[in-house]
Amino acid sequence: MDVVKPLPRSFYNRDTLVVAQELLGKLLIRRFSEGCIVAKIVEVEAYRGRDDPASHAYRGETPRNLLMFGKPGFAYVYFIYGNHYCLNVTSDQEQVPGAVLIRSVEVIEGSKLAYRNRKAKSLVNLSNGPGKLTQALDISKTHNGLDLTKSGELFISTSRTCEKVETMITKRIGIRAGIEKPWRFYIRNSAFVSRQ
DNA sequence: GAGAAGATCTCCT
DNA sequence: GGAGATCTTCTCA
Repeated sequence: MDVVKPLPRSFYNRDTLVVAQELLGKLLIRRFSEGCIVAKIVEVEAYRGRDDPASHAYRGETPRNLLMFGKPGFAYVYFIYGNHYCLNVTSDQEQVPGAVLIRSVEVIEGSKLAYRNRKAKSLVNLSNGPGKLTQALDISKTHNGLDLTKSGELFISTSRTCEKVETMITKRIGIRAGIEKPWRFYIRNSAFVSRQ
């Protein structure tokens, strides 16, 4: 696992829609003292700024969404519905709000650790949803603002398999505004996608 | 300071 | 398929 390097800042410093699509198939690495969990990103959604009424950044800068306006390549974690955390990655250049919501992942290594964090009936059920994957990977508010270009306890790396992913593009899920924008991307035929 | 809404999940019917 | 859980954040007075 030592050969795995985080994606550079330049990867995130692009249009949010491009970053979102290219994150598919990449590996999310979560390190613990006992070992690490490696999970493939299979489903994401893009959120932008002024042109996106579903985005937290739509109404302008607030203490909560400050990270979306800052440098790309940082974790933006927020609490929702009184129960769940959602993991986002900030994107686009500084002062241009943008973030990619990671909706579901496929745990490839370290499933024992993931099951310890989250009791689930199957591997699919372990991480096929925004709230589920943050539970399985033990991601919470403490990771808000974490630099994902540093090789720390949480970062994203390129896939070692270099497999080609077939991307499906659909409308986003679970939102009321901006539903017409086709900014949800997932890997075709993946059983780990929250909704086909 | 109060009220309302929310990028979800699980349980129950 | 529907509703409850539960709490942070924002808006408005």
